[in-house]
Amino acid sequence: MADYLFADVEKHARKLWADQNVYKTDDQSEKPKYYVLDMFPYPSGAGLHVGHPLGYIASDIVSRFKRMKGFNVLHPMGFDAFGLPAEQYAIQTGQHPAITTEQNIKRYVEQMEYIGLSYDWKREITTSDPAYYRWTQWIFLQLFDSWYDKSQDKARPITELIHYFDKNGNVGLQAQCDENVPAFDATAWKSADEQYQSDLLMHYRLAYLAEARVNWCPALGTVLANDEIKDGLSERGGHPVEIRMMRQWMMRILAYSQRLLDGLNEIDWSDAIKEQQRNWIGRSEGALIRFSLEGNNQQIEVFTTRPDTIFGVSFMVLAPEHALVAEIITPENRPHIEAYITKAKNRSERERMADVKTVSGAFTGAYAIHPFTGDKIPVWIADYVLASYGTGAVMAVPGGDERDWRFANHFQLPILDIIEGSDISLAANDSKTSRIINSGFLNGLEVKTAIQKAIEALEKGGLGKGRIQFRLRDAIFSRQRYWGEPVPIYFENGIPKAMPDHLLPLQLPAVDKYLPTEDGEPPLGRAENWTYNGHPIETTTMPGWAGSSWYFLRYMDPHNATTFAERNKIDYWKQVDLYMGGAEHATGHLLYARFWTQFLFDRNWIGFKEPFKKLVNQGMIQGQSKFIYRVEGKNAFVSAGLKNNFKTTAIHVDVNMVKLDVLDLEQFKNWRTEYESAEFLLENPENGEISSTGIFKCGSEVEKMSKSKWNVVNPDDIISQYGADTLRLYEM
RNA sequence: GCCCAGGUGGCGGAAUUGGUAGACGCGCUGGUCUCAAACACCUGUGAGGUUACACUCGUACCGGUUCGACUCCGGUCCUGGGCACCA
Repeated sequence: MADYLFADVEKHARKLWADQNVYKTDDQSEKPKYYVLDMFPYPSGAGLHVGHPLGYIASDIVSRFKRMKGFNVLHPMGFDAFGLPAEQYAIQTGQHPAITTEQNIKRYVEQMEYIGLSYDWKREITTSDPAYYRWTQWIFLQLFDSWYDKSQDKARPITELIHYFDKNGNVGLQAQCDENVPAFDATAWKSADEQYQSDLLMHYRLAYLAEARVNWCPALGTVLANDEIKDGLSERGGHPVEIRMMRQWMMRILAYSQRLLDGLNEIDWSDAIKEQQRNWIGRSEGALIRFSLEGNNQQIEVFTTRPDTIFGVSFMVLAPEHALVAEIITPENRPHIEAYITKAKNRSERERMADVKTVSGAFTGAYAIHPFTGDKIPVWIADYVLASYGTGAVMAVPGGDERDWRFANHFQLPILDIIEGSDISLAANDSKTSRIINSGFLNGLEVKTAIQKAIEALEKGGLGKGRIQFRLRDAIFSRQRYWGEPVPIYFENGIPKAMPDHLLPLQLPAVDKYLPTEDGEPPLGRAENWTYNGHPIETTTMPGWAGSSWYFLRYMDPHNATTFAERNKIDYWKQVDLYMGGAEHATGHLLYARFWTQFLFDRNWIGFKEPFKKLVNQGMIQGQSKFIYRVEGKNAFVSAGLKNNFKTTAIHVDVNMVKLDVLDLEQFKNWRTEYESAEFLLENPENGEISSTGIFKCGSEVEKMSKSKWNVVNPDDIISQYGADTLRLYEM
């Protein structure tokens, strides 16, 4: 019997498919349509590993099946090409990230072709291609040109808001906007200068400028991702990092929080992913309550889900960053408060949330007044209160909240007993089924009714109001980076304005270095003539998620130069029927893409609200890792059968150096310089005893396949040894 | 720390309104065929135990509910994902 010469057969098939363009998809057809999409990859320098094709092969099988069943199948592929790794490489080597990216993409396409994936390559897109990001910039400008009308529950053009201001100011306006927007009438609006009008509009735009907290590294002169920070120091260079406020472009995604929640009920995604999005959006019902301050006409506003426990408030806590802190500290408390703020300032939110063991805080010296009892309530600051959630201040009810209880216990603040059946000397009681006691007009009520009663009383007394609060925050959109879409905004006398459409794409300029400028401007600050009509152009770029929030639309009409995609093509292909990709995108990409889709629907650019009808998460591939055992404190290794005789540390070794558990010692010694001089204790394979003529065995364990575990299998190797079908079948 | 998911043979994985745990496949064992192997086919394959049966144990761990628990409840551990500038 003759061998199956897979290499020849596959080569022939690839040529045939390419020459005859067999996977080319038409935008018109008598057949019903089916849109199968993979989450497009970031083209990293390492190439595809066997984890990538897991989803691609699955979706490819579905595509082929649907074609055979008589569907017109759209099954495209492209590249999410903007990103940090290419920029880092550019910083190190000076090579333009576009070049690296292009090389990596070439390799990816080749690898995908070898796997035999049936993409319509005529539709390939790359987010870093100016012909593509021209439309990412255009969408940004649509967002800049929009505000959110809560009464109609949709985004509308900013001209219509201006029209409203001309008539009424912002009186009676129901719009999603920043906190603390001043009230103004039509006259005030019309008499305001351009600068002030621009500032007012900024409070309403869906893409807007605001101050936001960022990780600033003074030594590198740049903003860092949490990912680039290890143990409070920059990964590059190990420099200290601090939190700093910076003016950033933001996205008013909060306007869509309720719709993003509701939309989940209409799509076929796993409950796990939906749950993650729900928790991320984090809707909670409760009340905003204002506490007056003693000897100060300012008020502290707090959000609480438990207004029924208001009689249990024995102190208040502000986030160290809270704007009122500076105003209310009494002179004698200033030194230790300032010391505390300095300490808290440089802890990340993650650290602050994770650290529940240590209780810390400081007394401001100020007192608030209880809205119902008139009691004096001490005001503290503590870093367990986060500035970014709610109002950045809480009313502390140690009898009903665990963290408040620990705080009160630690600082010996009073703990009031307001929930029936509690032992407040031992713990807080957060039961939601008990009755309220020692609470004036709320006495004897169950939690649910007490909450309603409390809100009624607050509203009646003008002390507060019922409120739905979301944990979701508006998204920071600016990146202090080079390798991203330039934000198409210029500043005329400091007033941000949209670049005219005919000048899009606003292309990335050449720079001498991919680093921030000396005075801490982003890399685009290095570009010569980064101006429009003599006005400076925005120097931040867009985040990675910008290009990936709408790419599924571009595949429908990838070469259109006059619009992001022709409406009749969008109406034909509609939503993605099957979306395949990793679950790690649950609260990032998948949420942002839903947000932009809802927005494009509102402005009537597309005819549907949800981008991805059905989502399947492909899971991950595991690999068998190999270990060698290093004797502790020595540059010596022992064969696996001997490790119990020594105190050893297991170290990952590249699986490619191991055959049938036996390590290739020569290869290993050449792997890293420190291993050249290492000692190796061999074992006799017959009896497992030490033997100078024996072999060196490795241990093994099944783990996630990852570069850091040295257990990665390259698909190219599998294909050249066994053929594409073997890889495909094995992965399935 | 918080949120989400998961933990079942050597491996991938079946089985849940609570009713024979390990379907199916891979691998491995033995056999048939062959000079021999590969292929193919047949057989066995959770662990202990037995000549063989019996029997005992067994779904991460501890406990509970139940006539009966992989499944339900309480607690614990571990792994993976996310925690807002990685993609």
